[in-house]
Amino acid sequence: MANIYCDREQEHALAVQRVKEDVLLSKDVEKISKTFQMLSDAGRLKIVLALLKGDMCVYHLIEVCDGTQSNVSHQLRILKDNGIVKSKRLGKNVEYSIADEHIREIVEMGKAHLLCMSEER
Amino acid sequence: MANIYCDREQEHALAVQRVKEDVLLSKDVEKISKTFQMLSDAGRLKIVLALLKGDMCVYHLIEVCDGTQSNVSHQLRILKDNGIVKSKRLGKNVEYSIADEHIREIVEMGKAHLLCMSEER
DNA sequence: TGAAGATATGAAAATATGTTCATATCTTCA
DNA sequence: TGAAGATATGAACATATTTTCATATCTTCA
Repeated sequence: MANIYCDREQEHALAVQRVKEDVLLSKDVEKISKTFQMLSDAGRLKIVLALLKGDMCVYHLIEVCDGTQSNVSHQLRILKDNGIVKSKRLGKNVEYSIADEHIREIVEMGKAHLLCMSEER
Repeated sequence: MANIYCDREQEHALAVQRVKEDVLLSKDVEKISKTFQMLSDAGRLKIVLALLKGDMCVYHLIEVCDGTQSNVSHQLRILKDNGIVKSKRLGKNVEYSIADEHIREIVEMGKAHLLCMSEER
């Protein structure tokens, strides 16, 4: 039976089938994309990169990430609301830390992808 | 010497030092965040998830991802411009594929993080 | 060649996100 | 208790992103 589409329709159809057999719930796709969205802002990513080196308080993050108090605080809230970091009050300070070790691996892969891209030029 | 900050200042200071010893160039942080940004839109993530099952043409993606032709096309362009996918003309069709296998691992980690999050509730 | 299929593109409209400024809250300590 | 330090929050503003609509381009085939 002649292929009315392209000459790799066979393989493509298999891929399409695999997609249909293993659909993620739309809700889940949205949750996963949300996780990536958390790392998609350079300011937030800096915060996450810093916390991956160890727990620290907000004023450390302000210093290290070179942001304003307000902005860092807003971003920390977003990161917390989305399960990327968690916080703990220590006296008058608040210590933040990474909520889940998968974040480390995700970020590492992001770095690896960057290296890979640079090599190609 | 008493700690004028919080009672974990020692550890925090070490973390801060590690950050300072291993700063990523701002430009690199931006590039990495850009990669995550590519996966931060549910529509684009669906496309990537589909292509991870195998190469396919645009019309397959439109079907599988349940998007409009224009929208899918725009998103494919963004993904391509940012090194996530690559394309190849096959007659009147255009076949898209994942540009770099790191993307697979990044997405897998995103899924793993989702599972981890759901368990906690 | 020209009609139809397949994909891409530009620009406007609709939304979402990030930043800033002012102010509020919480905690400690004199 | 109240002043000062540390962090959080609300709202307005500035930007960026996504979606849509109309149209253009590229390819094949009669």
